[in-house]
Amino acid sequence: MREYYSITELTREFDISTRTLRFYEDEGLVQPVRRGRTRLFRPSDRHLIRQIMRGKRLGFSINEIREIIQMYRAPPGEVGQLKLMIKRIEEKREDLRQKRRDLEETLAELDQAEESCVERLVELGVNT
Amino acid sequence: MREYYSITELTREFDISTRTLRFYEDEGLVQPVRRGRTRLFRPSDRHLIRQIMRGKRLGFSINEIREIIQMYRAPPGEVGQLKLMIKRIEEKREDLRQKRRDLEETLAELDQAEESCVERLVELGVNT
DNA sequence: AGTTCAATTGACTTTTACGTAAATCGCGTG
DNA sequence: CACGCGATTTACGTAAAAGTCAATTGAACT
Repeated sequence: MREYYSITELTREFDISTRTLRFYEDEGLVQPVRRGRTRLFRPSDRHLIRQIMRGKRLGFSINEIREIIQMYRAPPGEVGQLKLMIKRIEEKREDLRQKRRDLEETLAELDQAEESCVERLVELGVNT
Repeated sequence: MREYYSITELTREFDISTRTLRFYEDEGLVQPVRRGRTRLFRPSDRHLIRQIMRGKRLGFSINEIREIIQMYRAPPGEVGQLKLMIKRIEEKREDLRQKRRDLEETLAELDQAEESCVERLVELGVNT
């Protein structure tokens, strides 16, 4: 496991810009350490970026992604906080389950659409 | 099956604003008929709105949603067009499959996070 | 006819998530 | 040391997707 990654290494790996990574730092999503003014990203930052990209692909906003990331962190020490966090996690899970239903429905409709196209091709006597 | 829905009926049903529905009309996503200047939405428009909301929840942009909606429509008559459409559909499906992978991974991590919280509660001797 | 209440239109504003440009900094090489 | 080159900072810009506001306009009761 490498100790540090430069900003451009990560922009290449995740196909994002330096502006984007600095923006995520401003937003508190990652906290690279500094050598002088230069940012050094640790493996944990890299993992966070991976989670951020996942969240983005799922259509979550930066704020929602921030919330989700906080859930992955070490659980709080106080009982009330713990129960609150469990509730939040359950909410996000319900959110994701809704997305999953949406996804399956959309996939099913696309399947149907493709079938119609293939049928039409067959009607036209095209060798599929 | 009802013949027409008013704009406010639909804003209530889908919890969106009239501005939003008019915006979708400007964008060509729905085409309600008019009685004078008043918009009358048909069941097909209602179904389209349902698909739009699904697309939005999945994080698709308006343009992407437009593309997807066009795929649901009657397949084109020309062979080249048909093959192109099948290719597009396959691309969207791949997109959705990626989203599904992201979704499952995120759900798995949330499961883990919740487990940590519950464990911590048990450590603290809380009756779950 | 008067009033009320939803609907329309158009203009302007807002929020999110970055993009872009300009100036500066720091460091390794010839 | 001059130079190049990547990284940083600061500030302004922008596209998408609506939200908001104001001025009308029907439509429908009474």
